[in-house]
Amino acid sequence: MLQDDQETTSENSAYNSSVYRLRHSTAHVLAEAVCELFPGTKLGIGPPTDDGFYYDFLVPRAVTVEDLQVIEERMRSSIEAGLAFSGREVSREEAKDIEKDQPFKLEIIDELSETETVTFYRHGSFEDLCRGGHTDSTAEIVAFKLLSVAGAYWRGDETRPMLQRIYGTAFESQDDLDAHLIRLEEAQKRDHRRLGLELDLFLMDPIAPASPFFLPKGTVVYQSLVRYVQDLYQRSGYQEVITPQIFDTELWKRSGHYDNYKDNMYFIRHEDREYGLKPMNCPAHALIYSSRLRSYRDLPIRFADFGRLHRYERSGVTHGLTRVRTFSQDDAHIFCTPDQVAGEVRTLINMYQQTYSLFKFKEVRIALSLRPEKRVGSDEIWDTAETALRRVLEEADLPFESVTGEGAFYGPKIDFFVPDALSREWQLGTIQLDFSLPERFDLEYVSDDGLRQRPVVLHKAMIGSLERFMGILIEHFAGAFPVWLAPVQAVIIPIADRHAEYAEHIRRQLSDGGLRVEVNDRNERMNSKIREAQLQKVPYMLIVGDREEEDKTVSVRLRSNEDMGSLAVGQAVEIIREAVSNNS
RNA sequence: GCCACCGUAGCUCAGUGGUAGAGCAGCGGUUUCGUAAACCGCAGGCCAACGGUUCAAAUCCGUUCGGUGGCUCCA
Repeated sequence: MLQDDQETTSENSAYNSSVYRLRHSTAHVLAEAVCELFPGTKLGIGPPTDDGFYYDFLVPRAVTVEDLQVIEERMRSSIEAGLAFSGREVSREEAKDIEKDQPFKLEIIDELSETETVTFYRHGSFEDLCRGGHTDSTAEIVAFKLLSVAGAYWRGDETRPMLQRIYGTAFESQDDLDAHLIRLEEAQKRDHRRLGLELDLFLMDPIAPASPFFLPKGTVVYQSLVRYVQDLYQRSGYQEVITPQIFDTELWKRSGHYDNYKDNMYFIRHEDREYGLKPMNCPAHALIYSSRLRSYRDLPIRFADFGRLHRYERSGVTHGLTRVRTFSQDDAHIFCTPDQVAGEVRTLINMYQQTYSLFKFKEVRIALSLRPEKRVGSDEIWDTAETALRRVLEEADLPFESVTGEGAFYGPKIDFFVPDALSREWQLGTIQLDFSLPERFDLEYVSDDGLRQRPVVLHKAMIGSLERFMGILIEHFAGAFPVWLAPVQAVIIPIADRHAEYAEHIRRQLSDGGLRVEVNDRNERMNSKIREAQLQKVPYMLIVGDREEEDKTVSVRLRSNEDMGSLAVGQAVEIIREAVSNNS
């Protein structure tokens, strides 16, 4: 049931490092400034984060971006004053008295365990309930910047009040801060939404919110990814199937989606019948499985499906290609005997690892998610399943972390995470065991002793949503796709009109060689055409002028600015084809 | 969904109560050029939509739609 596979996660910070204390201290100075500039402010929490800090406030009026400068100035005066940080321990009653006008702080005090001491930290006249971890003095804050304001629910809970969160960052030197700000700018330049527009890959239109239109060039990349996966399927015993988009609601009641996933589904009412647009493929595959009697000799049966899925995502959470309302996955369901699970999982892990390294993702993190409190199936089944998954991971000698309670209600799973160019982490692959689906659809096979047995189902998605994977790839490669994925693999640049015929001759040779090639015969100077090709990140530029025509060569320039000089046409074709077949 | 902000030409943006602007892209010419932007000209907008305030609205107010940054980092 591949739920919530579009979530991101992030790492926790090293807790008591000097930069942590610096940021924590800066957060206190921020709180001081806000309290002074906005009398009546109620304080939330203000922790440091991986690359900065924030503080949550309930303020009498909304804080705007313009306010940030004013707040920064007020903060600077505290910093220039060089105020010392000092802590003190108080009794619980005293703490409550100090914070009597601060409802969020009172809540925190009430939730502190009896064994913990209550401490306050002060700099100048500002004192805050705080566990501690500060610089000696505000003077140590030499480089900070407030970045943005945002809404944030108290304790991340939608039913609690919405606070104003001010994000900022601080570093131990101005150079470090500047470097960080430049990094943020660089990251913006490789934002897939921006590159998608610049490289003509896809577009969004308000008429279909959160639903991408893939343009011809984006479609080339998309289909290349599909073909890559299909090639793996072909070699690994998968059978691709095509299943309906719309099913009577009855199916979703049977699969459990109606009870558990209704809010994320689209429904259509037609001629007194209610239909649901599929958010997942599994029920359809279960129907195919159960359409005939299956023998243990048939297993494992692996059904793959690139079917288009629709999931309603709340308006505030959609984002470019990475969180959309319609997408397709490299989704497959493996129906097998309990004994076959380990072998299947082992094969999948190999396939995943091979693929992630092909796309040059380093540092793949693997998580084994174990039984949650609410679950189906006996403890015995869970023991067996969890042990099987763990053993496979251990035998493969892969580092992984076990997370208790994070498994799906229908079975444990292995998830694969990769960091993108902004070191945000994305879940790509997942391998999920499912005890529930076979029950709900009463799936069976005839075993070697002639008895009817229940198969186990594995949900497989290696790159997950193709839409999101493309978004990640665009940012990962900053739009400079490997040659095998590049929408245009080579562009031919005739220097003057008289070279057009020769250029066309070359184009045909590359096309015949199976390459995606264009001739730039616009009435522009060569320099301009090179610039266009560079900006479009075309891997190979083949420049042809008098000299090349004379010698039957092409002059090859790479998008890395490297000049390969003149090559015979056949030689150039071979070099490019070589790059394609190497998946480079 | 919630909070803040934003929506002006294909793109990036200026214009904050008084006749809609620029650069790039596009189109038409000229130019025929050797490794990241030739030159001249032309065209292009119901200022997201709807409603209101005003003599007058891109500009002020409201609603709707869309987008951006956030909403797990626990005193």
